Amino acid sequence: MTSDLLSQLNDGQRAAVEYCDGAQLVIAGAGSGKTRVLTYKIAYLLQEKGLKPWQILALTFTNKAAREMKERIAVLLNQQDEARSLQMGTFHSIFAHILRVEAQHIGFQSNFTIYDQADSRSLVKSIIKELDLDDKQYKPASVADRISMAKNHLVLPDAFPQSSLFDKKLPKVHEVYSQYVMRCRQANAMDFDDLLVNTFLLFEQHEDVRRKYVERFHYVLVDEYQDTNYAQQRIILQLTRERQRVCVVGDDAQSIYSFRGANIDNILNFRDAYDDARLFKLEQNYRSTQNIVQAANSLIRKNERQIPKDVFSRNDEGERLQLKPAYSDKEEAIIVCNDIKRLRRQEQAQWSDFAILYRTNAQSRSFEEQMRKDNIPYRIYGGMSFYQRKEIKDVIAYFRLVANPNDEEALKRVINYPARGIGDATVNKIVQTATTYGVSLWTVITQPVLFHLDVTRGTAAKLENFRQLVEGWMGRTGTTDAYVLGHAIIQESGVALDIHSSRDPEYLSRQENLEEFLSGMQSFVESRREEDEGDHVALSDFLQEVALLTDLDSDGDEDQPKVSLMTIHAAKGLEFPTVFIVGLEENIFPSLLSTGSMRALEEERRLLYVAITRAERHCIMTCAKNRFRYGRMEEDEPSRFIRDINPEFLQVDQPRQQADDFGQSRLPWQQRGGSRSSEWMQNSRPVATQFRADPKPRAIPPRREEPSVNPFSESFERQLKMASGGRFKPVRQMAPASPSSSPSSGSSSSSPSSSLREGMVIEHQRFGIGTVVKVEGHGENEKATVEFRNAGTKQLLLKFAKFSIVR
DNA sequence: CACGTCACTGTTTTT
DNA sequence: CAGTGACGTG
Repeated sequence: MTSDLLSQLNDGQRAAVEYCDGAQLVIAGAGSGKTRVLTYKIAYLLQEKGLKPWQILALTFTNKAAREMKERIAVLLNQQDEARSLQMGTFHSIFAHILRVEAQHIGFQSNFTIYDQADSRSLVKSIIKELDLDDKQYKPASVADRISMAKNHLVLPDAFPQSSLFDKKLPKVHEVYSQYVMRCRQANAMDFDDLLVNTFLLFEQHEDVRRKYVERFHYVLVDEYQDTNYAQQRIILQLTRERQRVCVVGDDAQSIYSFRGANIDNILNFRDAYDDARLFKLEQNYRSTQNIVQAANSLIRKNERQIPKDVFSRNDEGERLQLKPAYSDKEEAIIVCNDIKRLRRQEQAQWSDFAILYRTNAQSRSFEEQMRKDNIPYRIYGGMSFYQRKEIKDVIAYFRLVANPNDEEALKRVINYPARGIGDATVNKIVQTATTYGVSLWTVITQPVLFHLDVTRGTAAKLENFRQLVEGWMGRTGTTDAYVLGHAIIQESGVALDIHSSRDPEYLSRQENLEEFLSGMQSFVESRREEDEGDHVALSDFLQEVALLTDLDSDGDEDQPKVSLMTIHAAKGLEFPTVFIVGLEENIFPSLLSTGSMRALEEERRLLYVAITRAERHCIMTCAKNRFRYGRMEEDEPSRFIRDINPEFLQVDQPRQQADDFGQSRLPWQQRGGSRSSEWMQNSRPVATQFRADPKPRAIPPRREEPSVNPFSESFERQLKMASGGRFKPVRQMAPASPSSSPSSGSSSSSPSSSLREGMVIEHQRFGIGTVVKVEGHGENEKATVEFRNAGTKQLLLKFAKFSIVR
């Protein structure tokens, strides 16, 4: 069996798999079988070296990579269970798990919340406001990024002023950072970076805990090592410095995550960290044609900092890379779609054999539109992921609050959604009080008198109502499973009512998303229950799964082939027979922000290298001369990187002549026609002429959404299916929650003081005719919910509203 | 307090 | 062209 395993590898790969006696750095060129080495090595460790699956820790960059590797190992070993008990996952998910177990050692509770980037930014933003700093100078996003960077380098607040990240012009960042850390702690929350920092601190400050994990993990493997940051590198060292049984695999030429703190030095200096580290190189590319490999090599050679290597291919020579200049972003999409259709016919390919890769998510739009027109099935990865949508985030925030009431960001998100009369002023007072006393917002809400919370009696009552609402759910977590409780929360919070209050398309899609979310939740509960036999699946179990899921983790669609659209970052590790790299223009690729420094520019170049090396047979690049951006048409120059590719491997197409649209007036960039590539390709100044994007708007019949190509409808269930180990049952369709089905408990019992009652029809000055569906509150605060015929559902404060009763 | 309107502004990549 | 924040109105 084992000899069988090894015989499927080439010499370099086999050497890398067989060496198990010390630290090992495998430099794996693009397409050289990196994943193959990792999977075979793990199989080898299990079979030949007698390691138990739980003794092997394998860290990957994405959940998807981990999942695929597990599947491949299961196939290799013909053993499902062994593969399943491997400790394999992303740094973040593995460490989050360890931190839940060991939370008490570092002063957290094991039910801590994981703040996503939006939560972090929002917290930073409110701290900046509270410190009365100018948010033009202290931009929340960039301050948050700086704090993140500090954490990635294990620079704690105390050391921050002495670090190179400290900017004298922005001295207060230090204070924001300190505040931020304190607030997270009070909220019993960790952001993504804290999962690393706190793991490091846990091991650093608790030798016994570190020992425990060193004992457990006999062998540590790390994928995509070029994209690890300092914190990750140090944790790996903490776990491996005694045994030195560590294998890291990566390619410095594919390091593209420096904005996230990834440090190419980790890979360049690996041999300094371990005494006797051995270097292995994999240089034969099995993925791509010779032309693609050589074009990519010629590009990356322009970078200075790199480990020398000679990647080669013995596949067909293949065709040259192609560059197809387009007149506009619209035409760019047309060119790509036509090529997809053409190649699919010519090579009898599947839709899923094509990928469109771009630098920024925003670029997906023009392709989306064109593919709808052309009826090409597609799927967009990344971008706005399912649970970043407002309606999903709101619901998750309720769940988070129930699982961990100290969660500040969750509390702030839902305390007044749906509106319950607790406005910004009140929330600010709570925050201020909480900060003064160094407690969580929730603590203040539970004991407002103790903390001298200065609010009116009316507001105090509203807060008390809210507290009871949340505590009611908290009391049920132990006995009610996640799905039932989740459903109850959505009803009783009033979210269901709000979401079903209108019929306009936006609300309709929210309803659909929420239903999908719920049914995904139900399948999660069912599949979990199967595994853990009868034990009830708590809300927190569900949350822990959801917190670290990404849209990118959902697998490609097996039932229906589709063209993939994604950023180059998201495409890392993937391969496609045909790859389109679009938007090869200055200020897009390379991005405007990276043209300043050499380092940043080299990273952009590596990014293009990654993009090109995703292609197996065809690599087609496009650039547009005019691009619709910031609401207007702008002119773009072709990317400088085009000149970095050896012309021997590159074919530049003539810009396409659009006869019927432009037949008379020649385009400025085609003035000289001829055989050369166009004028602007030779970097001379284009003639400034006004053009419209689409001078003759083609008559296109208005199109309804194609349900068959809705890129989002499947995402969530798929993710949960993946998360629950791929075993999950089809669920019965949830009946949509009806607004009338659940009176929200308690609050509606008060008798209104005016003459307005449910069921009455009124005519409002602005909104017109409508039916009163609910009346609540007294006197000043009395308000009515009215369903207007033409204006949707509105809340009216009766003190102000101008209306008359019709009947 | 909630909601609508209007002006402004800023642009990368993601666990 | 979004998505956000300031402001006025009911």
